[in-house]
Amino acid sequence: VSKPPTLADVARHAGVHTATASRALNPATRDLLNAKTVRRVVSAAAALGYAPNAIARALRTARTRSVGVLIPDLTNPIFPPMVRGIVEALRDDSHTALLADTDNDDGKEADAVAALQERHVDGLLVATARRRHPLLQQLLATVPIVGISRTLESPPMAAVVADDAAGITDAFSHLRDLGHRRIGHLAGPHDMSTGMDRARAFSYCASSAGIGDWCPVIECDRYTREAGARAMDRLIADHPRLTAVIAGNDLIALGAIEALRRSGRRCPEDVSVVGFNDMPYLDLMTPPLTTVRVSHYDLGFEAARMLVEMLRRPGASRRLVLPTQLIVRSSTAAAPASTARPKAARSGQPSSSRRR
Amino acid sequence: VSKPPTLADVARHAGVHTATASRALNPATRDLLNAKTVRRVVSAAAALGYAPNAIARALRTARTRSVGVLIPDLTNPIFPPMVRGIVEALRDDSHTALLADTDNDDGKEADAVAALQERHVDGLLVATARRRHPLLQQLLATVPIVGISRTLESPPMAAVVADDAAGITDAFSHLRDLGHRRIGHLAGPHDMSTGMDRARAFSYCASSAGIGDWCPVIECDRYTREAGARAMDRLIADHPRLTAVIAGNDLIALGAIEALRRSGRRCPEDVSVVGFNDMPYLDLMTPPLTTVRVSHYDLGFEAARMLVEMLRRPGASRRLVLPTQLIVRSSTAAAPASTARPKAARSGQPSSSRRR
DNA sequence: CTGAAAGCGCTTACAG
DNA sequence: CTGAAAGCGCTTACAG
Repeated sequence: VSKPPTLADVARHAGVHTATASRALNPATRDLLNAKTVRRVVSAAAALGYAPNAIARALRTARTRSVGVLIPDLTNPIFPPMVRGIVEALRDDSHTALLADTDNDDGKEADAVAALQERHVDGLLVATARRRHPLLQQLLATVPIVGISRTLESPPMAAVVADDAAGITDAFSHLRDLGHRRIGHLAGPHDMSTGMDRARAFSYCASSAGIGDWCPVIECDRYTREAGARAMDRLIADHPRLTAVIAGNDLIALGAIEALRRSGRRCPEDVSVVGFNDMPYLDLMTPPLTTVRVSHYDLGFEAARMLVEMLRRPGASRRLVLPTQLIVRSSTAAAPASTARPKAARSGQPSSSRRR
Repeated sequence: VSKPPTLADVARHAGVHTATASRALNPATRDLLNAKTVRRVVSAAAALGYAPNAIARALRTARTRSVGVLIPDLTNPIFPPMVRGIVEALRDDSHTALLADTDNDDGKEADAVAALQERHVDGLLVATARRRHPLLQQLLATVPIVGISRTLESPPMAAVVADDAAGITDAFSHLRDLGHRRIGHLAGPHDMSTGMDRARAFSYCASSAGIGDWCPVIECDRYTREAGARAMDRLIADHPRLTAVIAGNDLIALGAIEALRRSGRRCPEDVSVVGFNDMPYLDLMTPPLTTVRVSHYDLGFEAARMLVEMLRRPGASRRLVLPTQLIVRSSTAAAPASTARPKAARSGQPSSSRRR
């Protein structure tokens, strides 16, 4: 098991100086050289099976061609496709991903960032952003960062996100078309941009439709089935006449369906449920979940491309918004007849006049 | 945005030579130094916020403290927990994971390996092994490798795997206890150790029980729902009287259930189905799948620990086998009465005497 | 068009 | 107990 050949070996083999060998092997400097010299070096390199030492190159050029990837919890099924997209895009630009799973823990995230900085990653791809995120906000001045899916409230950060507002609007219209008028929103955590943006879009849809007073929003403290179930329990208790629910994401929707079932309500006969993300295997569940599809692969792919682009030529931080698509399955159905035309508002419920 | 402090900065600040600063900051050499000197250096480092440059250190020591991770398809739900386990264990030993998704493609895998080698990873964690795998078999002589879940047929490779045989045995016994006598196996690809080992265990169980002739094995060409459905279609056609099926993994089981449904058979009333792996969200599907649980987190965690251990002190390649656990849900039920006592074998079906 | 030299930031025999 | 020096494998101004 001999050591791999170095540039010096290649140079000796080709009968040139290492500097010349270096130039011959670098496409950017290749044309400074005599074509014959280049050929000699290239074939020497091939003969020896030479591969440049990325570590040495990195030390010299202060560019590691590696980027850190911060994922809150790889076990959440939206992240694997995102990571695939990232890795694929980075590969296209011969960069490498250093993966860190922060386990939704600020301490672990800080440790991970420190480790990535010691390794001198050229930039960071972060799917862990909260709207206020001291660590990220401070890092922003130090290293190129692109947010994925979630972003900071301020300062502006380069990011690739889904069109949350459009997705919610589509979901809301779908439920309206089915005759629903009492629609709840199990919002994602408000300290995340996705949770907040979707909740805002929901409220806007509800008030635009003139049914704002019948459309309560309740915040889940996490994007999990458990949090979704707990929130659904409260929502049922406070608003027993709801006929539909838009969840902040699919996990919350799944929890909501469980809570509904426990309370003796059927989905979709009694209550329709819409999710968000279209995570894998949703089609196999009962009922198959109607949801808003987001291509997490594309989110990851585009974010990685954006970061590489920023590394190449630093510029103003950009923001890319990717489209969503409503996927109608079987967790949504026409509003139950009894509530399709709401009776007089119960006491304690504000009455409201519908426009149009 | 000033450059991060170097060891030279720390040394200057502490009034010592860089060599001394280096020794003071390294736990292994710290005790060669005057305690007062160590303190001066340490506080200088803290004051400056010094963090060692991992790239420079790697170039000098020829150890990058990074390992490459080869995953065939992160989108397969067994891999995210495995990667989490890997990342977690590596973090404990201050190593970093360079993640590559090979997309089940030999070409991409070769590219990924080349990229990892240029980056001089200290070792490889591979979840992509096939029983015969030229690239891996050749690499084995070059770099420390630990296989995860899947392994080579030869030469021996360090690996952490699940106890496939025990898992299959438990599944088989469970079906026998439910009165099944005609049990099929939708085997995983035979070019993977998991596919082969499980198929072998199945055949052994069947012949030990004296029902080998009634227990057909059919090979799926991939670990996917589609392949599982296709194989199930063939199995139904060839062996219409089967009452139970053990699938090579959960994805195959899911495909099998779809195929069963399309053929007008109910699961579990007509045909019981057992999966393998206990991937996430199985409990939400209809019917909730009975399966053999493997802790992929542990597989990843232990494999990473084993690799780090091998890096520390090279030794004979080890093999760690992790236990499995049968998880009984609702896709298995008592064998239908009509077939619980098989009638005389149909023509073309070999007859067989049962022992015991 | 090519060579000689310096240096990226560390660690570690070798002296003293 | 500490310093001076060399060197890991590259790239890139600087000469010629």
